[in-house]
Amino acid sequence: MAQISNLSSSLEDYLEIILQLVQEQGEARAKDIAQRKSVRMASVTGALKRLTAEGLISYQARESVTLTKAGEELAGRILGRHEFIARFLHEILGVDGETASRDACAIEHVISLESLDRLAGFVEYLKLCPEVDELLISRFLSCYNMGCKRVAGGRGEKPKECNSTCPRGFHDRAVKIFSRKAGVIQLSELKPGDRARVVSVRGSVIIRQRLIDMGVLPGAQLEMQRVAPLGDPIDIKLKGYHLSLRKIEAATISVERV
Amino acid sequence: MAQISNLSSSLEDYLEIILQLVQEQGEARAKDIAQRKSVRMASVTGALKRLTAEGLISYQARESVTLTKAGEELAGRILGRHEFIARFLHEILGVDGETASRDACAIEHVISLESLDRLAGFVEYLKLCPEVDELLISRFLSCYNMGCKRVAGGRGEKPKECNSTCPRGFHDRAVKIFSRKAGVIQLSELKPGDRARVVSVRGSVIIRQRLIDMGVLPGAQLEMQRVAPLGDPIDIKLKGYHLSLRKIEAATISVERV
DNA sequence: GAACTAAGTTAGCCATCCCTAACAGTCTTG
DNA sequence: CAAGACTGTTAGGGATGGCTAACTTAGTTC
Ligand SMILES: [Mn+2]
Ligand SMILES: [Mn+2]
Ligand SMILES: [Mn+2]
Ligand SMILES: [Mn+2]
Repeated sequence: MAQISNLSSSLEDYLEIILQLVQEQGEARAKDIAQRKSVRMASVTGALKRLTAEGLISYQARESVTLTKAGEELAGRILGRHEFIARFLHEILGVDGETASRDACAIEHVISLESLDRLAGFVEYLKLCPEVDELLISRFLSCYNMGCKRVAGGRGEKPKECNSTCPRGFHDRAVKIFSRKAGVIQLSELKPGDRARVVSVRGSVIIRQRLIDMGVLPGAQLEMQRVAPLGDPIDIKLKGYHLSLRKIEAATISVERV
Repeated sequence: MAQISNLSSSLEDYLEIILQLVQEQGEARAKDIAQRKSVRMASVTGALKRLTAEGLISYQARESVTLTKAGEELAGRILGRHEFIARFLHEILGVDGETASRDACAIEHVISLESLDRLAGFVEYLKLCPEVDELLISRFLSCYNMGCKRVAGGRGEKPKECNSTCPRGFHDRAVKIFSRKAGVIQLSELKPGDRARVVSVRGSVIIRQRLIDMGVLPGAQLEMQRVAPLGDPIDIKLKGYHLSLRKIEAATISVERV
């Protein structure tokens, strides 16, 4: 049961593919549907029966599929969502086109309309905002990709020179925090004397705000000072200051040894 | 099979919940897991067996669950993703906290790490960009919500006065394009003389670029002039100009009668 | 028109993941 | 310590959505 229709994600995808095929080729054949969805034809037959039962398509065995009025309406909406999400990922964030489309085709079934509307509004706002000139996106992309290369280039390597438009400090912050597979540990795992860089700060807004106020931001360097016997409190040194964190706070901080 | 682990979304959620419970209460009991996931206890038992088989948790019948090293690592990553997505939706886009968390808990399983990294980078960039002052987000939210009220207020109602920070034209564009349930039709469905507003332009980048160059943008008002017998070409009037669209182009345009 | 081929269907299998109902431990309490 | 309450497990069933294998239908070729 996807967020919007009362169909499963799988059936929504079938419907979407049918609309695409009708638009592109005038008709949708079982074989082409199977190919696009990377499933066997036997699976398509089953799906077409379920869609027929829902009144979204009209088809008779061995004939090509057509969308009913309701099916066309729904398929168009799903496709619209898909295309907006893919465009956001590709054109704004610079995600590779194929990955963007794959992600979009998964997200489209689960994101709420509220989030989607707000995302659309945000994109629109950035484009229209007088303080954000139209080059923002391309400058972000060039800056991000520079950072990408640096991270991808290996550990010991020197960072590439960044172009002049990168905001000060951008590359010092942990930009690629999710794809970092290994080496990310909990703050509490550090031993006295260990130096590390903050990767992410999780937890409730209250805890996070307090930590951020103290300077515990992604990218910040710190040194473990002392861990009390039961892990509470934990003393760290950050930007020359000594901080004492409670166990519950420390548990929300992921770090990476430097 | 979620994008990152080789677990199903459901099992990733179980793991995430277990980590949360361990962090909050020191241990994870089957009953609490069932409650958080809104499933019956029998379902939990099954899930715990599968997670044990994957080596992610260690548990014996009727005892409380603990995470293995590998399980803790993975659960932490899933939770990190969840929290970042929820924070983006809530704190940047202004989505209601509960909706944001629900969306995040679905998106977290399907979004690629590439997209997530780039999203994190984009958020970071906006915060650090010298031309985008720190009030951008709050100004977007106040502006968007103003638009919200206007749209939600009903059709015939006068728009609320917008605060002075809204970019010129923001409210004229179709901001809430996804939650609009009814009344959105294809351009080709209009009859000569009908006036409509563009809701979205889909289709390939090439077609979209051409249409955008001609001024066919979301929010633009147009009037249908003439539809040739076979639907090709379609003549419309837009901002005083006459445009002739091919059928394939017109098919990518969704409009709303005004 | 028979033989072949490609497209599509049916039947039967399996995995996942939920459910209810019944049963089995464990804890509390009179 | 026995009864009852609570927690958790097992057994069995249903929906979904894949798969393979075998069959049917329809179109093409000789
Ligand atoms: Mn999809
Ligand atoms: Mn899609
Ligand atoms: Mn989830
Ligand atoms: Mn989650």
